[in-house]
Amino acid sequence: MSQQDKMIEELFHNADELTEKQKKIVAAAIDSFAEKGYAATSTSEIAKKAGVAEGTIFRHYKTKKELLMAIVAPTMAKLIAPFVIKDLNKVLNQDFERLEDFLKAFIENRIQFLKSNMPLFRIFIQEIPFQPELREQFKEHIAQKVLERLRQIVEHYQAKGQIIEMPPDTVIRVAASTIFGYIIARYLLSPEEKWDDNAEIERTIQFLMNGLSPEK
Amino acid sequence: MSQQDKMIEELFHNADELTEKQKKIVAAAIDSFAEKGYAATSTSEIAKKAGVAEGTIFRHYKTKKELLMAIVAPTMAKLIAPFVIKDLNKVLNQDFERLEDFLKAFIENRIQFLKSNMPLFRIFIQEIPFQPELREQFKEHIAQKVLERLRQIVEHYQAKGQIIEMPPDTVIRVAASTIFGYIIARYLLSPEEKWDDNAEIERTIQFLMNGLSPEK
Amino acid sequence: MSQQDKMIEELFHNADELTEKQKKIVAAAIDSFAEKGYAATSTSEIAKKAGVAEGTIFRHYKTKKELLMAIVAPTMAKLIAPFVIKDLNKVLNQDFERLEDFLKAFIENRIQFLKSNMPLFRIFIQEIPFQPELREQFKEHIAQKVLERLRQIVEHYQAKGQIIEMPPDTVIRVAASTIFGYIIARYLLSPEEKWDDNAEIERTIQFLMNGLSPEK
Amino acid sequence: MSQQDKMIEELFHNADELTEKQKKIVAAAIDSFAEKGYAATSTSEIAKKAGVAEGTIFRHYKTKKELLMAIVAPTMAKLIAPFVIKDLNKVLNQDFERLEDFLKAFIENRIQFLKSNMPLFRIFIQEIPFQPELREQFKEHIAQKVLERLRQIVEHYQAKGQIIEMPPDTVIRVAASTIFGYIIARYLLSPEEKWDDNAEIERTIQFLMNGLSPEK
DNA sequence: GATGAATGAGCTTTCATTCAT
DNA sequence: AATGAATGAAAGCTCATTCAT
Repeated sequence: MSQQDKMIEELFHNADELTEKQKKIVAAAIDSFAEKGYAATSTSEIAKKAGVAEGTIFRHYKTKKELLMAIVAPTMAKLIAPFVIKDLNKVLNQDFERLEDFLKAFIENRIQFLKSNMPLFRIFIQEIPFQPELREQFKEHIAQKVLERLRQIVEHYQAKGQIIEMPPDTVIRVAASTIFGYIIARYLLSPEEKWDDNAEIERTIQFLMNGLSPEK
Repeated sequence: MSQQDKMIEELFHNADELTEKQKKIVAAAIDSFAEKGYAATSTSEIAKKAGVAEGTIFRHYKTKKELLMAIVAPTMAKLIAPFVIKDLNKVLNQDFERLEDFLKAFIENRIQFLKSNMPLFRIFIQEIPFQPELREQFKEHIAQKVLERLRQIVEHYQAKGQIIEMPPDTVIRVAASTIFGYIIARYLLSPEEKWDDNAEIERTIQFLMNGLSPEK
Repeated sequence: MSQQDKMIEELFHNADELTEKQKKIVAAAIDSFAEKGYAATSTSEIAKKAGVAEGTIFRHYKTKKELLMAIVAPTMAKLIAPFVIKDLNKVLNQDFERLEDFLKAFIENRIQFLKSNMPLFRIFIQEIPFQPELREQFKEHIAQKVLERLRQIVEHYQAKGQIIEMPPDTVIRVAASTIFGYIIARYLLSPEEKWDDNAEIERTIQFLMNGLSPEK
Repeated sequence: MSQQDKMIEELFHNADELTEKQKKIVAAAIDSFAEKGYAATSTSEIAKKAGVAEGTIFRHYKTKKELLMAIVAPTMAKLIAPFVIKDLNKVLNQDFERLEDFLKAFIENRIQFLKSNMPLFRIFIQEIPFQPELREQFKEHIAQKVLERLRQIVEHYQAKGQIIEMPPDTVIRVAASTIFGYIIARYLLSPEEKWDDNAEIERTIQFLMNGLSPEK
């Protein structure tokens, strides 16, 4: 079982009690949705790929959209998990005195997670423009909780003089752009190219640090 | 006629000789594709919105996909137009001694363009994951010509000591991420929020400059 | 101009006053109807092949079916022309004392005609099952006039003791089957095979003669 | 249940395991294809006549053409069945010393078969000019196997001095023309006329015998 | 007379969903 | 729980025909 399969396993199969068939359906749907998009994937195609009858899909998921949601929602939850731990500030104080250490740890951790869930991440960013429900859920969770947390973090390091004086939302935006820009380039746009991942992440952090550090 | 309509006009109606009906079809298609995605938009819906018979669409565009291509291709061409001007280096030397000036001019120009063609840009980035032909065209034009040019520009400013020593592709990646990150946040994710555009662009450039400048 | 073109010319262009465009339409229609059938041929296809606008077809022929009729009707007329000459019996008495001579002359003449109009003959027998109007016209002309004549001819040779005693309609049926069987095999089923036409017609007549002659 | 329904039953419903709906679809398709031709028959018409939803047709037959093929192929097989029995020559020797007996038995048997499957035979001869696949199948089976067999039979009776010396293919052609000519006249051209079938078949055989017998 | 853009009904086919087994 | 035949609405697309130019 590959690393990715383990993650999918973890996302869908441990927490809930999914039947064997359900797991196959979910795996097949992830595959197809990621490749051709939700709208262009037919339920019969999913059924065939999963090796189940068409009716079986609808026994577990009332509609095709419900299947999409069942796939994307837990990914979103896991993606933002690190932000919702209670004592984040304590962690920051204890473990990450310097912004650079925090960024390094944080970026590497989240890249690891996304790398293992690339098809799911792909579905997420591909479908969010088309699915209002998805957007709603996303805004409710990310925009509310995560942004709030991120602002605190930014202010935390600004207070320490490690981040330039700038509206926190702007800091978050440029930092997020830089990080997601790397992930999208690395895993979606040019996955087949040869990447020196360590060096590339190093440079990305260097750029971020330079961009965010107060000028001397 | 709105600013956006003017740009669509410019992209489709001046250069080519489109009939009145064709213009309506294109406008309706852009509208729907941007909103619900290509796959989820039906040709009957486009016809209705355009006020033409469904058959009329297929008289002008053999297939639905051809309609998509007819819409996206010229946008792509216009988007990369500044990179394919012949004497770009001369322009850089004469007009933009400093990187900051170049970035400012360049970013503002392209943002202006995208702002006026947001639905088209939206279709472009939303459909590129699903349309192999689109990806093909994109790679052929962007990856080949534009990347080549951008590398030259980066090396140009690196030679002048204005950009940090770093692989040009990495520089391009972080810069592009930052710029597109702004555009996506500003016009796609939170268009309804109040933005102080000038200040925000200013800060984005400041971040870019700090991130890319050789450390002192 | 080929032999066949000359015949088509004769059928359509001399008698009537067809414009140049009309001739092209008719030629294109014959081509396509023969190849793919009336129902499976689109008027746009005919227009393209004829090098005229779609509207032009409908200026000359109110409907697609009218075009078919305009093509088939004169062929039918020419096909049965030999039977409607007034003094057929005089001809028979003077020129064809023996049945064999008559058959030979008659078969060769009609084969010649059909050979030169094969696409038209093809359309005729292919479409007659599907076009009630065609069948109507056919019955009215053939079944009425031609059968009448053929019965006279059969009785003529029966009176002379050259055809077996048998209901004339049966004689006509077996003779027509034999002749059309040859034409269909020769020109429609296996046109690309090598045929020794003279010998084959000779044998066909021999078979007919043997089959129809009173036994000795 | 009529005689014809029994035969259709036999062709489609015993051998294969067709669902009830499938049988209805096939019956409706045969009906319409025979009457108006394949190209001029719409699937919605077939669905309505069969009393099923249009989608049901395409669940069983991927395309309209596949439905046509599924209808015609087994008919073709049954039509040529008598020729592919292994010990045909033994049968000829034992049962049909005289050509006339063979012809009588053979013709009556095949006429019986075709009479019971007239709509299918109709579809077959009406569509073979338009369907290349059909023609291909036909040539492969008929032209190869059946012609081979027929040549043997002809040579068999020629060796016995019961058929005139003539190329076997010519004999086959004139005999087939005569037989099919009868069937087409009897059942397709003038089915409503009064026919004395026994006498007519008798005369047809007489004509054939006379035509094919060596002259004395 | 000729054009060809425009039409809208109708075509084949696909689809998400239901339901009897 | 699982199946897969059945559905019928809707999809993309084609067609014969019309009509303003």
